[in-house]
Amino acid sequence: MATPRPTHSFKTPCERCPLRAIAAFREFSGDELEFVAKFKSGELAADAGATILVEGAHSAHLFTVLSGWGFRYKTLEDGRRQILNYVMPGDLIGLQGTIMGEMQHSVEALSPVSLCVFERNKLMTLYNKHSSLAFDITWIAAQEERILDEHLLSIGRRTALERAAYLIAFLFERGRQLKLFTSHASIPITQQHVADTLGLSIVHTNKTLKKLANRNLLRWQERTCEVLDGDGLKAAAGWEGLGEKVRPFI
Amino acid sequence: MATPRPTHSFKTPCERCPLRAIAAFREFSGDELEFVAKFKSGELAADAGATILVEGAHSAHLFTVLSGWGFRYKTLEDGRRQILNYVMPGDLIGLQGTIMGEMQHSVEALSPVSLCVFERNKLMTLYNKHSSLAFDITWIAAQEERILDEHLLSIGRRTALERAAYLIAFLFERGRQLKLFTSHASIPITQQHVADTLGLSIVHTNKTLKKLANRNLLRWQERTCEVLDGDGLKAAAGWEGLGEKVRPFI
DNA sequence: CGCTTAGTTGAGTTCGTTCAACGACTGTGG
DNA sequence: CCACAGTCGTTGAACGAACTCAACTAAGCG
Repeated sequence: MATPRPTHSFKTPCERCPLRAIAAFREFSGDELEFVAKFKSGELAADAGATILVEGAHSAHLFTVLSGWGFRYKTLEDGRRQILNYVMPGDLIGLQGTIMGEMQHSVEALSPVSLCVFERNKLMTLYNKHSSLAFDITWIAAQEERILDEHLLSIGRRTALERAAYLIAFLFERGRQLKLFTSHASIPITQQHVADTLGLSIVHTNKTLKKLANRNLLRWQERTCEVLDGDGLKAAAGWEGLGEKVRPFI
Repeated sequence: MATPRPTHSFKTPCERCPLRAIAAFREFSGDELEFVAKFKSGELAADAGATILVEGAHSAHLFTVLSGWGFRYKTLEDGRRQILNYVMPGDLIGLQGTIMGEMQHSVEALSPVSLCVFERNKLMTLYNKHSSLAFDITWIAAQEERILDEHLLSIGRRTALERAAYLIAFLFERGRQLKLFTSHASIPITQQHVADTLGLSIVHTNKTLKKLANRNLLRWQERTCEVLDGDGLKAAAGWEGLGEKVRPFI
């Protein structure tokens, strides 16, 4: 298991943050931008498979994903793992650890990931002096809550086939909004990740994904899922989608 | 289905808020208290079974539960229902609707519920002028996220027996921290609620709860669950508990 | 070249489902 | 006052979805 390493060589200036070019994200005011640039203390790079945060840790940092894919998960004592959600560019991670003292979940990279690092002790300044950014953080937390609600609905009440279709459609929609796909839509997850997200066994997950593949909704190759028909997946899941709202990030 | 009704006759003054007497909640400063008293625009009472908020609604209000039990849920088109979490005194509801424009879930009362009503349009003032309260709202949102993470772990990876034990232990622990129980610990839910929370059928839920009853961990009578052995339930679930941290409320 | 990881498939078993029926209790209208 | 319908909890029987076990392919890597 690799560990994240600091990137001393390069720090993306917030003024030229690549995320700001994406239509899905809201604009910063000059004032906000100036503060965020000071708030950011560095950058971190993690290899695919690296653990970015561990359950139980008292992290002094808060991160925003700059690029790459990862996931949040929890485990039971005997090793059963549940993936809670996926993290993608613009997502804030470590808020729980910052606010409540201790991480209640772990975060692992699915692909090479780069992260902006923020200092926990400057967070109070953000709340004191930049209420619009404070509101943004609440917005992000409320959005995460909404996604978890949808996941809970899926795992609790959808059939295995609907669940699988929902998950892939969800990841596809998020990736699309973030302009992560070029010619074809490839999601860097294994079937084991899908199983641990849906609460299914790996064998049954495989058979379920095969059914979706047979309907020409997706294709599985080389440890990635290629989406062929996003709308078809949404229809198979009976899922409305996330909406196209402009969202904040820090 | 009854609808909530405003209580014109009586408004609990924030200075004598009954929640403030509970050890689990943090103290307000005089300044904070003064603002919250102005922020609160009224009170609402809902009967057991009443719908407090509906999915899709654009609510102009934010609520804090003063007393009573309720639950948040989502449904699929064909009526399948998933209970996402339970709401209890001190919980903030309607934040999603306030922040993102539209409620993504519904809220229903399990017992008679009384609610403090806050005006959405004063929320920005809270963020501008009272950053400690803004931080509290983020704290509450992060805490809800943590609970949802645990529910997700349960539904996804625990067995039916563990799941049921976890849910009852969770509700018991929350009620205990809020001092909702007097002589015996009674949770006002039906087995249908348990089923819709755990993602199980009502029949299998009944058989599972019977097993817990046979172990003298709980007893079911008159549409309530009486907890006999909270620690036994936690052990049966393999669950650590929530911790006894002092928490904020608005 | 063996070793590991990811994906695939079949067979048998277990867990949770649906269907069905029933008792206890509550509220309601005749 | 009783008859009736509705809700909640309970239980048995049969079915089906998802599980475990097992064996096998294909690809990547030291």
